[in-house]
Amino acid sequence: MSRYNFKESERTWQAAWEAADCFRATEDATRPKYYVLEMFPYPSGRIHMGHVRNYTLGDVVARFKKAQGFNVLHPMGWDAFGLPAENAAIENNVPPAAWTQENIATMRRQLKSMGLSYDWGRELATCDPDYYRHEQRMFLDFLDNGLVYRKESWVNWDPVENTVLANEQVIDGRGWRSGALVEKRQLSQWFLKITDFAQELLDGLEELDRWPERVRLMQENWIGRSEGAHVDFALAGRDDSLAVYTTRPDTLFGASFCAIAANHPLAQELASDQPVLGEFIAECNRLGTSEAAIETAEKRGYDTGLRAIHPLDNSWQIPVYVANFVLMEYGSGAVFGCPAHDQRDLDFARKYDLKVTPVVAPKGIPAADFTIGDTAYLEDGTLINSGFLDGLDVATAKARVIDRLEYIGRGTRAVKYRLRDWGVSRQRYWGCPIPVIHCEDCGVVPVPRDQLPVELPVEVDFDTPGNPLDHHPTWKHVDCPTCGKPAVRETDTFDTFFESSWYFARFCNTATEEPLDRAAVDHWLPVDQYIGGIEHAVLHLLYSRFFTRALKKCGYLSVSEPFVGLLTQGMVCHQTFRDANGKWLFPSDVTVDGGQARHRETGEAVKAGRSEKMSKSKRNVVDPETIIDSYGADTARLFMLSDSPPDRDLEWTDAGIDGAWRYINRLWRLAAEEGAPSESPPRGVPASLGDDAMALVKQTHQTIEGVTGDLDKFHFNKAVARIRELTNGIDRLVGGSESDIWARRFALETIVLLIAPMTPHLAEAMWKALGRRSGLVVEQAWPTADSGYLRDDEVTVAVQVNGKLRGTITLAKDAPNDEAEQAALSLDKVQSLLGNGPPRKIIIVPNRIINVVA
RNA sequence: GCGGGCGUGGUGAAAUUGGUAAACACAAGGGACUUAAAAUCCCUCGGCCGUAAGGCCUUGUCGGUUCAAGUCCGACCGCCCGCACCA
Repeated sequence: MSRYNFKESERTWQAAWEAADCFRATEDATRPKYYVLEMFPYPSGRIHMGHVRNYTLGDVVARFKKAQGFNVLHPMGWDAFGLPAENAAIENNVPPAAWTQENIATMRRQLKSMGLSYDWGRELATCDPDYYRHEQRMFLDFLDNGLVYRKESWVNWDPVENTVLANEQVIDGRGWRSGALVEKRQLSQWFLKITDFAQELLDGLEELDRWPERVRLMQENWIGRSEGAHVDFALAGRDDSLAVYTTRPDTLFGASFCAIAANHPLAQELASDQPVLGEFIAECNRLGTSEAAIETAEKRGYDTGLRAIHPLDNSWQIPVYVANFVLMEYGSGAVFGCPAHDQRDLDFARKYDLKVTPVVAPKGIPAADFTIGDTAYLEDGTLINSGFLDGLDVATAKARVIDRLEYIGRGTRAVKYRLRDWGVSRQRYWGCPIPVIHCEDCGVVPVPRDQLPVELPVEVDFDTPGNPLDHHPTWKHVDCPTCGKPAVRETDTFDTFFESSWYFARFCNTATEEPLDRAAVDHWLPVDQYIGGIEHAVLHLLYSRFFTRALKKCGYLSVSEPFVGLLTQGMVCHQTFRDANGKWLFPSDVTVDGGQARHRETGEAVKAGRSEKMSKSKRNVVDPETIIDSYGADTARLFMLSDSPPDRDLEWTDAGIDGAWRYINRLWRLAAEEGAPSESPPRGVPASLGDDAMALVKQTHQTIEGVTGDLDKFHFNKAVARIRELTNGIDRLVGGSESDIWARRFALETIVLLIAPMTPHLAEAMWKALGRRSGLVVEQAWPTADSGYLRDDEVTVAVQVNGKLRGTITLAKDAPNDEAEQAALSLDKVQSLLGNGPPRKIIIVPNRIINVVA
């Protein structure tokens, strides 16, 4: 028996699907729609194992849903703008566009070799002017709808990428891609008003019940809603007042100072005639915002000499400090300090010798006995030293004090969010140009819609540092569309997350001249199942949720949530090795014998590290193409699905791939040996089935039931295990009777249908070998279990004595309790353990367990 | 510091959500076929005691609830992730 010829098979069936145009999606009102989407790749060069896993998962879902009768939309495209193209341009002297196109060609070929069920007719690349011209128009619509503004502000500057980063792109004070320490710079930038939707984005999370809990939590934390109050502190000797934000207005009577941020307008003003303060402010700005900088930085303040008047007691004044720990970006950039009930305020008060007055005491402890040491008291309790609030609990005191502040006009209830507006300007070439023109007379002028797209220039110079668009000789020089005088184009481009925030909507109709085809998006959206990496939990997934709402506001579509189902897959990991100097080694350079890893050539002992995410720097990547070339796409796909649940990390092992390959061959042999049925069409269910045959038929129906449930819940590893069990079942049934032969064929044909979403080429090859020429497997309906075979007539019931398993008995299904009890008690083991006494109690869980309590 | 998750054989994991722990695999060991190898097939495979029948123990640790706990509750240990000077 020859081995499964995956090369020929995969080529053949891929061609067959293409010829039959199996995966083209068209709107069809007669079938329920199902939109399955995997996060589209950045065309970095070649696909990696993470892609293989991601797209295998999506393909199984798409093929399964199609078999179940859904009208499936399953598109693929390229997230094609981004910095690596510019780096390649600098290093290899290739234009970013050419580099990107070449990568797309390579990766498209690689994806096609996986046999993925995409509607390639909808392929798009975001760097195509035909794509980005639409987002330029969307931007102008956002402008008209008040969703965009331009602001001079402190931004995160990545000194390696020479560009601005959004807050979401700063991880631990470093650029998300470059890893460089981020600096603060003041620049004029375009912002999208994501904060307008803060509450909606928060509320919307509650309905996303098919999203992983932790992703919703991360977004919730990122949006960071807090409830509190704005409180006005009048300033002694001045007409203006200081607005502070607090979540603890109940502690107002414990206030001993106010503190403002270094960049607070008041601080700036005072610094003009207080040089020492100016120096202090400059020092604060020099301080990084990295985790390390914050950890080590001491809480410092500068007494401005100003005095704030307590809003609830005109005779009470407290000092106003400029403090390095107050952030201008949050709240109003000013706080009041209540040292007794905030650890940071307490540290500050001790340092500058300020008063510490407790105003909340633990319940049941007399006010006089309660003092604050080095630890602030943060819990609930009873208000003390607080006039009209005394005796109340914290929640009531909060409500009461805000009522009073509102009544006397010194404060208001306020809700704050941690979420900041999304800065979308990037000082890069390889992105979508922001369609505005700067005119000395007219200011910022939107590019007229009939002049879109603003296309990127092709000839660019990457030898000069900085933004190539900015120092391009001609590109930016245009006449003002309003007054006609010479003006300059905006040379910033959009953050590349702009493109990925609406591509899922464009897929609904990639041919339309409009940005979106309203009928098509209304038909297909929302995406029923989205699949991708957890690393986008707040970045891409939050931006897309916002963008969808913004598009809705501009009349482009009707849904608010783009993705109703989300599956976040784990990483593909692989063993790492390092030599004595800590240098990473390729696994292929290492041999392991007897638990000791050695260098293949030098024989030097090397250190086997833990399994880590595949990455070039750790030298533990496995190239998917070599795997597909030597084992086939189906083996790679099966391995990706077999052992680990999709949301967990997957450990790559050569042995695991071998195991998948062996199983594929085993299935192939079963089908090839079975061959076409001796009669055509094959006979129906034999009039009577032998016991063994009946057992296999039942197992087959149970497998259909189980696998269907597993795939519905994305338990692919369990589905594979079940199918393997059924394969073992076929091998065990060795009889030659007519009913045995029939049962084996039935089980095998069922396996073909069940495994088809996972190993589609193999399934087609088996289908053909089994003589099923009536069309492709991909066109077959998903099998359904006959409930008549799901019921077992007999069940094995565990018998316990005092909770310990002592034996099992076989009973008729749903046997009456007294019968079950009789059978259990008659076991010798049970009798001997009971001695002569009667059992104290017998617990019977029908069809499952009997526990005799002695 | 705050929030969340996880901990089961040598390994990846499963366990109908409180009801026979370790399904299905991988690795390992033994055997069959073969001149040999590969491929394939069969057997063993959580630990301890025992020739055996069998017995005892076992889901990070300790305690609790229950007829019954991997699953629920409490404390602790360890690992992972997210956020973090957020007022």
